Amino acid sequence: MNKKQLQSEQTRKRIGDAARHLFVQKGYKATSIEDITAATGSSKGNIYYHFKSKEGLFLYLLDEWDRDWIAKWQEKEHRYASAAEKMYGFAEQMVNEDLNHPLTKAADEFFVGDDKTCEVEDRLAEMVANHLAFNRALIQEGIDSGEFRSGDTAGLALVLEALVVGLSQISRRSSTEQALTTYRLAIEVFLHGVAETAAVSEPER
Amino acid sequence: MNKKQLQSEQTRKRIGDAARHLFVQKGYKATSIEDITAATGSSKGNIYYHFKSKEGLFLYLLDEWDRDWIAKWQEKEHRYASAAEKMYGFAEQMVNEDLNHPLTKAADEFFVGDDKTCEVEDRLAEMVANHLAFNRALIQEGIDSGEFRSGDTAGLALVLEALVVGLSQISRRSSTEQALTTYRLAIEVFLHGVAETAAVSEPER
DNA sequence: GATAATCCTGAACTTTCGTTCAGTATCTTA
DNA sequence: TAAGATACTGAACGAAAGTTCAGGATTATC
Repeated sequence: MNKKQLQSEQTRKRIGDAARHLFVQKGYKATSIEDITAATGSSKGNIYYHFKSKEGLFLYLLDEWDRDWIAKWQEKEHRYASAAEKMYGFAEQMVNEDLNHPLTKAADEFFVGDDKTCEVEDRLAEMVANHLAFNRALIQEGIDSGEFRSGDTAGLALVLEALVVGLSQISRRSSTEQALTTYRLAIEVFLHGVAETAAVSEPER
Repeated sequence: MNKKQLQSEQTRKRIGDAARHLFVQKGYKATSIEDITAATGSSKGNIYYHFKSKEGLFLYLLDEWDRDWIAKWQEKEHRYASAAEKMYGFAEQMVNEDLNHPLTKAADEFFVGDDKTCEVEDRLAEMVANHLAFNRALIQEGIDSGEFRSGDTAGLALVLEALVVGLSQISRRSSTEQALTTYRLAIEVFLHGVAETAAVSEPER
């Protein structure tokens, strides 16, 4: 790889990382291009050299983030023995990955905005669908294995989604440790809430 | 009351209602003054005749909303026999009142924004504190009455808050009936999750 | 080493949006 | 009914933010 190519890739990554962090922290609209330049040291023009537009940058991040997330998850999914354990693993990964599943605050705001392209709209709809399908699969697995009471799987997937979205929102201003504690407690409550028997196995710390 | 005064009050209410709805729907920044004029028929100038600024309008709505909410709640709180029933009532009121407790998406976004006044900052901090105290009291009541397992009350209050915030976020694009169903299911899961015994009373429909 | 390609800068342009204000219409009051 | 108060309009202003571009710096290619 060229020195140029390497440099290009590095700045691209530098901009991406800073932008993602800011988008998560402040939301889409509230994050300005100048905020990103301030966080990277790059100039405005440089951002537009590497990315088509602010919207393009956001979309790129969403794609990348989603792919990374899924990859990381699939890598360790098989290590969990039960659906309950998976949920704790799920929570842990969320806390470690920028306190979020892809598509939370910024994405939601982006979703409601009226200036989005068709391409963006389709991509977001697809991600939401994938997201809910992921939750459904996780819950269905628990039901099939007898860990969870059988019931409204789709509804429970929505509830889990709400919990995740809400947790990421209120944890935005707290430390990683604090967030992890709250996430664990939340999963604990959720598991008790859907458990087949009163007793649910606690996580190994 | 004068015809002028009546008219003034009506417009003020008309603007307030439209603005609150838009703020809930789109968030604070994404809602422009022109959006509000479009939704009310009033002119830009008229909004500034009745309200000091966009920030002032938002703050006014927050105050009003909070007061109304508390009043409505206190009015029917005594009708609920158990903590569990209170939670279902809580959910119902949230769905009916613009699908939200005061201080959700727009307020959260407002909270993170960097251009806020000290007055606003204080007011918001106060509301957040009240909000969590409300949750804590509700949960503590359940523990005291033996409905809920005793445990980390403050932590559970955070989890409940996350659930509420998340529910309002994902329900923003769904119908009232759909939202109510999801809210009820969520409360059901939460109640099972914190219940002392495996069996938790279902709500009367 | 010269030329071309790539990476990057920062000032300037454009659009959007909050805000103001001079002026008009409607109502109250005396 | 005349004068003043109140409610409202919409064009204009200014600040902020997204975007573009001419040109400079660095690296690759020959």
